Amino acid sequence: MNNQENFYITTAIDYANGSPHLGHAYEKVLTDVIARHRRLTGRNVHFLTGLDEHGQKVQQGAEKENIQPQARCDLVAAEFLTLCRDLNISNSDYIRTTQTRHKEYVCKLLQKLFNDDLIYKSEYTGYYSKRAEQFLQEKDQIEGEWPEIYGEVEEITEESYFFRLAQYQEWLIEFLEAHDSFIFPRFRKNQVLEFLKEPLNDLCISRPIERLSWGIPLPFDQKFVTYVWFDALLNYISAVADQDKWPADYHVIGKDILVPPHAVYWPIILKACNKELPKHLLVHGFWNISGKKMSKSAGTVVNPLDLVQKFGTDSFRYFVMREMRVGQDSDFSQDQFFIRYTSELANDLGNLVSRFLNMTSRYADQIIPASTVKEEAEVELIQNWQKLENEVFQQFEDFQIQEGLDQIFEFIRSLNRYIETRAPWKLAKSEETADKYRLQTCLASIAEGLRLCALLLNPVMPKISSEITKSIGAPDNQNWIQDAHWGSSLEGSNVGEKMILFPRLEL
RNA sequence: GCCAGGGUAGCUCAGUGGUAGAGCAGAGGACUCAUAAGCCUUUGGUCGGGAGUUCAAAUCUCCCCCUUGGCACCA
Repeated sequence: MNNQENFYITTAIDYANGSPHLGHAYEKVLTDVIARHRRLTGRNVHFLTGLDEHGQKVQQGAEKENIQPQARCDLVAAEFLTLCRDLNISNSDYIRTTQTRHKEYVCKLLQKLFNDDLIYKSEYTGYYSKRAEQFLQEKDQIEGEWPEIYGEVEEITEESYFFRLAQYQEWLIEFLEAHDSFIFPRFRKNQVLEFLKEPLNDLCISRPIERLSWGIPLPFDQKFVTYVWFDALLNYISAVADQDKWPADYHVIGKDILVPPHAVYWPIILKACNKELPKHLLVHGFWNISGKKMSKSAGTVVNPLDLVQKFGTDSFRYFVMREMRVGQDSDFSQDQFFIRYTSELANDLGNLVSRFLNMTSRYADQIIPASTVKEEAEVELIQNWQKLENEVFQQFEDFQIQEGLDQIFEFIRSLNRYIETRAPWKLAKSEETADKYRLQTCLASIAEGLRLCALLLNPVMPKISSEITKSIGAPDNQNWIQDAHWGSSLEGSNVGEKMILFPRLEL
């Protein structure tokens, strides 16, 4: 396929202060599913994820453990890379903000903005807590008092560098109003516009080096390092600085970092640099754990890798995609995971594959026969497929992955019903020639149905998809546009040995 | 307080004007190729509350209640 359409998608980069949890895992899987889907539809995908390694918390964490910040980041990076591997994430690149390519790009850009007078030096006055080593906000006060944890709080003034954010406010409002699809889901646009009703201040982008050394020094003033905004956000473009990839098609982010960073700071930074804006922000919701907000203090942080280990990568990927509507919050519970695993994966899909392999072995010498009959049962089955074919493609394009999976499993159930209607075990006992053809057609139809299911499930369950594909003797490099149509390409294929895709497990 | 999301069967949710739906869970049944799986039948809801518009409202309008999240230099 010549002239492939490029598709550049990113996750947010994770902060190197803490271990991966369900939220990280979900975002990676969601982005991966989209990336894999776009590849299956023939697009040239570039998929970026990475790690945000600078900042005060990383510095403090390293001091506490008495190691170098970089060493600590290396440990965290290893953890996140393990997560990616265990979740079968197909990222094309992994950026770390301590990499030279990133730091150089950040410096180049800061210098340019400084030269253009879009960054200037001024003074910042605020309430500073020595104990917390940070400026506090009015809202940190409780009944007009600073809480005890902050210790002594004093008002201080210090020099800082500022980015001229405010002058772009009107431009941004107009942009957002004119580009309804910039933020998905659309309702989140209101939240941004609401934020922009208040006048923006210019953005403080530096910290004095004596207070924060673990960062990228300002190229025009080495006594300061730049702060998160001009560091972390730029990863999206620094990673592809030497490639023809920008702008990104989608930044996949959590709802917590939409306003202000991704919907306000980032577009304005790009505008100020004369760069194109990303085409869309895809904003996902949060997971609650058994009805409770996820938090370390409540002990509700689920380590997704525990479930991955026990139930398999694809089961986990399936669950998070099936359970959460993209953009909404959802609840995660072991019970619900177990129910979906058993009922949908093991009983509906796994058992279907199992009974198909068994019957093909028993009634057709492990070779997929020809489909020669087209009676009511077959007509109905193919109609079910065609309904699916028309809808699922668009659902995946529109991030309605939950609905798409729902439809695919409805089709899987219809395959199970088709088997009951045909009852191959009865046909096999019949002496009639017509029944012999019905039996052959039945096996061929199930195989074809499985091929199509495997293809559609590939973005969500790549390993399982590949196993099914292999066991029915279909090629492993199918394309969603060209090959997702009912046909007879499997006739004569050799079928694999019996297998259990999703073993029955105890919770 | 302001803004936004949500409030529909025990659970998770679909359903934007025309006789209330799906999956799971529960109950019953026939079958046996299969991971005691699958298939068929079935119980179950005054659609958060109230008022209004309409021949007709879960669906439109208004008011109220509950819930979740956001509200600027926090990463």
